[in-house]
Amino acid sequence: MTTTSDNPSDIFKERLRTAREELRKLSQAELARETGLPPSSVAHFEAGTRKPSFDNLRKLANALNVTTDYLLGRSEDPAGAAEADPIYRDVHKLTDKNRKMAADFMRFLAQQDEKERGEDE
Amino acid sequence: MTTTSDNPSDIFKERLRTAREELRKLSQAELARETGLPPSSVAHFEAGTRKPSFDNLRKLANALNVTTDYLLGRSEDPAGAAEADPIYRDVHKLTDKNRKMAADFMRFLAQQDEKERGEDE
DNA sequence: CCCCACCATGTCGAAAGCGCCATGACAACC
DNA sequence: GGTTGTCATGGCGCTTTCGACATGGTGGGG
Repeated sequence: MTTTSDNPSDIFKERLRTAREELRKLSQAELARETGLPPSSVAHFEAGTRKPSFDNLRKLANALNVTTDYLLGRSEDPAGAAEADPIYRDVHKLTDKNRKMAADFMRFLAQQDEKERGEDE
Repeated sequence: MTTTSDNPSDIFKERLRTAREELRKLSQAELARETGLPPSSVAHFEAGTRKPSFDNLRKLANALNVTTDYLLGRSEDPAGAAEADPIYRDVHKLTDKNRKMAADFMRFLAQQDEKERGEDE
């Protein structure tokens, strides 16, 4: 019985594989490179022989650009809003520092736009 | 430096305490009871001396009724359908032109990161 | 045939989380 | 004074994940 999954660990390994293959179309080695994890760790996660630690869960979610809630099976939605838009394509590759820099840059641009709209129009 | 927090573990302990006190108004012991964890574990999490495992992170998020992304600092929204990241917050305000510029900027940063490849995340 | 990319599996020592339990600080209130 | 609630801290033995590395299997291309 039980089709595919019923406990969180099983859900996780399926979600991880789905996200890697179907969403991001990566090999395990590629995902490993983007997360900075050894490839064997990715394999262990998908095999269900290990569950990721706090830090590694974050790395996986960042690299795959999905919510941790999706990976944990707490949400059906892979990603909040993101994804289809090309602007999100490289986000997952950024370090935290550069991620903040990009966020600041976009906030700056957003303010510029707002200002122009105000003066001009 | 930097005000309060910049690494994920620091964010987590602050989010956890905030969620427990302000959102759910629970004592550590009450939260412990609802999660089935020993009270000392909750104390350790908020002190930052331990980081929760896969399973315990889920229990905390369930008991507090928040997203794991919020606890991990990947989303500002406690209950949010999750805009995954602060980095996404201003995107929708951008004009098409600036949106492209932001995308280019992020691609540039991503290439830089890839080249350096010493840090993670 | 031999490689090579991809993945599965396991072993190793080190590190970290686990639950449990004890102790102590500190404030509030009887 | 004493008691009670709340939280911090740290030791204990156990379990799990960690990264690193080795091995083996499978499938496709030269």
